[in-house]
Amino acid sequence: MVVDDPVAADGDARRGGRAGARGERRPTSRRPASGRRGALDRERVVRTALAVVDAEGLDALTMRRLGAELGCDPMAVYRHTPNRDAVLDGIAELVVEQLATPAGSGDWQEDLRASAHAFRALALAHPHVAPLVITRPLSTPIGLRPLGTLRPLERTLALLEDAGFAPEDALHVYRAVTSFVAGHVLTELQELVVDPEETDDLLRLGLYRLPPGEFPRTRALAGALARYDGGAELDQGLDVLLSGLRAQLLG
Amino acid sequence: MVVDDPVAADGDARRGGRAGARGERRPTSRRPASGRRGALDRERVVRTALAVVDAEGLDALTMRRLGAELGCDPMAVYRHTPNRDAVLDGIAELVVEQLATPAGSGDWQEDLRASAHAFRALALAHPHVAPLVITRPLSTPIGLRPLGTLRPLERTLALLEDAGFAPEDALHVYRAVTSFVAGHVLTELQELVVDPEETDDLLRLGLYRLPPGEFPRTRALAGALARYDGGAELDQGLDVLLSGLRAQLLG
DNA sequence: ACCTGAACACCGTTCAAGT
DNA sequence: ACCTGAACACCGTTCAAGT
Repeated sequence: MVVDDPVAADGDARRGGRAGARGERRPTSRRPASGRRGALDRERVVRTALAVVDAEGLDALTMRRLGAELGCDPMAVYRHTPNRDAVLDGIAELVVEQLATPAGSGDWQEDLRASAHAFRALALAHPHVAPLVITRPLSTPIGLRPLGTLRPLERTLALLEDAGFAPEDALHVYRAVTSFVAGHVLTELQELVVDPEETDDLLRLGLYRLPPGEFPRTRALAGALARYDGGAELDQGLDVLLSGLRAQLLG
Repeated sequence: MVVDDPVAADGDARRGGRAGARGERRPTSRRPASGRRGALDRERVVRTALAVVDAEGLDALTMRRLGAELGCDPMAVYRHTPNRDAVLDGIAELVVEQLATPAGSGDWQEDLRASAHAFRALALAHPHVAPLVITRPLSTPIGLRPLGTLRPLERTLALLEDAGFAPEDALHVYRAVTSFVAGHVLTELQELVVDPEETDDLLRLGLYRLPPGEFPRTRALAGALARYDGGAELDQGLDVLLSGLRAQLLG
């Protein structure tokens, strides 16, 4: 029987490095002098790992690389973290805890909007970590998660309850907004200028290939598709969401 | 140069992988040697890969395992796919294309709701693939993506424009709803019954650990947190979204 | 007892050799 | 020309040996 447990499943190997992404990058900051190295603790391990991921992506983070970056034997890392997955969890946690806490402005809608934008900003600042934060099975029971990751929930509940939402409604609202923002951010991170050479939207987006009879509306929106603006998109979604929430508050 | 290939619509639907489209050939019928094993083509490779991922998760999918599963040399797979990443893309594509097309019921709100639930059902049916679908940089220019993955967009645009939304608004609405559903699904997939032994919600969720002074509202919602119902949660979010959209339509 | 690094059991992918 | 599988350059993690 196959047990589906991300941790216990096995010490499942990491895939090998892409051929192209090999020795082209130097360590982020090489401190050859051993005196400069701080003590090796979990904090420093995770922080260094985050730097590597930010700079070069998840695949670049190997235990060996991490050891090199820390200036220690790769195996020494294992004294502060059980395995690579735990390092990834630590990274996600480190980033989430940076979530600014735009305290109560008195206007719950403004506060929700601010939180959403704060999350987006954080994701854009750590594009390689965002999928980790959103996607990783933080299957830790909610109460056992790092307190820093739970504060946004508590604060948002306060916000909404103070605004008149019943506690359970506040929870659902929190989840709806959070889901939307998470989905938005993931979508935005995938948005990419692909061929900046080309000026024609239809061509640049490859839309010319779509059978006009079958995709008239998609093709007609070439301009709008090319002008994607993540911040504006987020705001428009929030407009809809907030408008719906106002209605719910009255009804 | 990309060729407009009418056949690509369903059977092949090759993605934008530049190198991916190369080795494609007609499946010659010569190779009945291994008995019941079919000919080795991209379709079978991807389909087999999906089965492995569904059953055991992403990490279980190695090129060697894939070869074993297909009953061929692991390297033979490389004749139908450029690398492992392309296999993952193929899996995501295969799943997305299964998205049911709940055609126009005449009620755009009902249609949106049906699409959302169809997506959720698909994600629950392929929990290991959902993050792939949502998270993978399908940085392929939109027009070069498999047609099957673009149909939901076109269809939804039609739906919304027919309901009275301006084309650009329809696009934003599509994105808002899609983002929300994606975020919801990712959240739901992480939800887990952790310790079914324990009956007390506070204990089961570990909430007892939270300082009561700092997390009063979170603790108070233990019951609601324990009774998470993904389908209902999705519907409540959609309620808010649709309510907001109705308002936007009128304003 | 702690620390180290060699060794193990895997990877993805290349490429020379075989047909 | 196609196909094969040995070989390469990596992995995460274990564990015996050293201190």
